Amino acid sequence: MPTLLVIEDDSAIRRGVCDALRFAGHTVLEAAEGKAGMEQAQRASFDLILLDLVLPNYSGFEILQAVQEHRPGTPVIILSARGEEADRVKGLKLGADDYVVKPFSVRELLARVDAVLRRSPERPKPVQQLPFPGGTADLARMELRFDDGTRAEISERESNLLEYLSAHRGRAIARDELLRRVWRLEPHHTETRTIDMHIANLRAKLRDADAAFLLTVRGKGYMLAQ
Amino acid sequence: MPTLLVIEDDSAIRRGVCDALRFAGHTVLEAAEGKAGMEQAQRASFDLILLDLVLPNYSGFEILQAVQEHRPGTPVIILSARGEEADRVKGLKLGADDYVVKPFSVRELLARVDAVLRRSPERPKPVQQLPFPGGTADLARMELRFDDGTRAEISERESNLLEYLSAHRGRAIARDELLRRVWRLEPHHTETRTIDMHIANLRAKLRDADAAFLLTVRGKGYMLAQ
DNA sequence: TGTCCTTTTACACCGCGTTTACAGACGCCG
DNA sequence: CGGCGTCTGTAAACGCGGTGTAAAAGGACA
Repeated sequence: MPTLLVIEDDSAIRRGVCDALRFAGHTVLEAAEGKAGMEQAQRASFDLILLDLVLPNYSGFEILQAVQEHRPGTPVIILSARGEEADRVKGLKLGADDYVVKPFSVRELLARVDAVLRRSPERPKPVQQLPFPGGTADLARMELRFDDGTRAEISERESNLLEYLSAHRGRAIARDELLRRVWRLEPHHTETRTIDMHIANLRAKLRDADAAFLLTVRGKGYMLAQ
Repeated sequence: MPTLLVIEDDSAIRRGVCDALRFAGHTVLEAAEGKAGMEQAQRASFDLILLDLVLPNYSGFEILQAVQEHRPGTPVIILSARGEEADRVKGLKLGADDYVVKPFSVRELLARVDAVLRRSPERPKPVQQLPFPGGTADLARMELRFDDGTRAEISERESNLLEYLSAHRGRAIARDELLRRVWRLEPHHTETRTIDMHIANLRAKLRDADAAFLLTVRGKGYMLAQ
């Protein structure tokens, strides 16, 4: 059953949209403004996000961009009162899949949601296949596949950590940055070895790939080799 | 299409700036206070950051400093209020590329943005490739690449030392000067052999290049051959 | 309750910068 | 040329802080 996220600050519209989607059998999460929407959008994975562009705190564009960066491939439909060509183009260029102009009918919305969901499985899979010396990491399935056919499971944290490192490949990522971006903590946790432990565990699971793949940059942090 | 980040806590100004930039065809992300700004600035790479200096949570200076450290080379334009001359100078010293004094016209802002974007790709990057007999030093990556394809790592101090010597090539640099400029010490440490040791280690890593490359000038200091 | 994952604790180790100690090298002078 | 003081090269030891990691503790979930 698909799970949808609705980010819309107008409570009447949000209520209407969510009711309609639930009535159609979907599981729906709601966010009433940009910050909550941003957090939701990055915290869990959704089959579809319905996104208002005009929001307090974070704009829909920012959320869209963050989603594309953080969970590339997530389908997004933009809800906006602005029907101008410029916004539509910009939204689509930023990775949105469709665009619904307010006011819209429930029938129209459901049709577009179904259309996007229908074609979304065959969309080029999110870039979550990460090759490493000796195998490939499948971040979505949270497993490592080795060239000899064997497999190893990794946890969600480990997957997220790999994902973030791979998104910034070739740059040494500081522990602080990882705490903020992967753990979503404020960097007051100045003294923790958590990251080092996750790196160590990943290295063990990566077998002998780690030497040329998951590098320590002393005094800086960790880094995926180019 | 350039992507810009606007960090400005006055919502009227921010809205105006962002609208103008979007109208001009740029992709714009916004941050309304220092913390969000800091996060955005470090999350992704931007073609340009427009930065207010007076912000809640993090000051513009802190953000500027973090950007320079974290993504050196990112162009930054400072948005400053009239009468903050000292701050503007400080900002430019910290690596900003330009500043605009509030209140500014949209026309002026766009002109400066375009100017900075136009010259930013050809920005004189700091000399971080240093050829020597038998190979090349990559100061940014802190490694030596030899003509035979092999590599050797150098430490940060060694890299900084080479950088300073290369910036003053052909001149004998006194130990005192190196202590001040590379070690950032007041030269009360009159009696230390630290520099000599670093030179010795560098010479060992440079293999046989040192004889004609990293010279001792007796009674004066060290010098890179022209 | 047990399992799995995460986090903390504790300690060993190592890289790097620095100091020490001493052996040469150099330059000056008679 | 030989003597002498100064400057330089470098091996070895030292100290500190960053890193690896085993083991224990914590926490979510069923």
